[in-house]
Amino acid sequence: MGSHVGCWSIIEEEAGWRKGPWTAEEDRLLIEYVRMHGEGRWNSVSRLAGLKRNGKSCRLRWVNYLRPDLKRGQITPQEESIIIELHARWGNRWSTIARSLPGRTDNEIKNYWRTHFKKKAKSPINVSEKAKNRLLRRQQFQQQQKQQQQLQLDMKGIVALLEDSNNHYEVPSTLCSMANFYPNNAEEQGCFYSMISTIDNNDNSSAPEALNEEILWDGLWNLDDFHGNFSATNTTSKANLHNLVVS
DNA sequence: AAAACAGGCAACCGCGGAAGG
DNA sequence: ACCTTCCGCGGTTGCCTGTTT
Repeated sequence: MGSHVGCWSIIEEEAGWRKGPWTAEEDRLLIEYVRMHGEGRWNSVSRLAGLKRNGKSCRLRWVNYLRPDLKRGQITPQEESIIIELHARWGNRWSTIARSLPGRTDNEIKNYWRTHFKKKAKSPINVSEKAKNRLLRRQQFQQQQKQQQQLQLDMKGIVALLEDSNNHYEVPSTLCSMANFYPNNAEEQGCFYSMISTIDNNDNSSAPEALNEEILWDGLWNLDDFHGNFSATNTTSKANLHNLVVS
């Protein structure tokens, strides 16, 4: 996004603090201040740097925009999968998630999540949204063909366990681990747990072949249904799930 | 061509915890 | 023990821009 000059009406508060978008001159003053004094003591910035900004505003500007170690550009697929995984583990603890992504700010990650994932979780409400979703699904269909191939590779890890009678009783616990991978998401956990329960119900003998491969496929497709385009964006995540299985 | 809509993101706000007096 | 200040975090706002109707 380009410069946002003019997007906020500049307000001079009673206390004399400036608000709204930062000017190049203000940025320069802040950078200069941090270079001389280091980070911290933000409330003294206005006095020492000649900025009419409060401490909070200065800190925010530095942390989210001016820090030299910030990574510019789009979130990469690798970063995206890390965000998904860490959010599944920690929820909205953006600063914690940001620590695992050098060069990315909590604000950036929070914005990314809200724009890319939060809306996808909502079911479509009106007709235009449904139409849009249909179009999206069509566009994603071809992509999913490729993703399915990757998924099949992941499945091989599970199926390998199924085919090994020595591992028969390890499968439910493995699925349990995968369910625990989503501690904050009851629906996703439910998919894994339903697989486990189906396995248990079919377990009328100790024969491993009672564990039908379709059971697991169904469960995984349910996961995809839940996410809509889960597989279109989450290859790495699945790879990690596979790692979980293998481990 | 223009209006309406949605996406993206910088910046603000309120709250709570830590530190210092 | 209490109060004040500072800092950091998560939530929210509001404008610009690109896309769709």
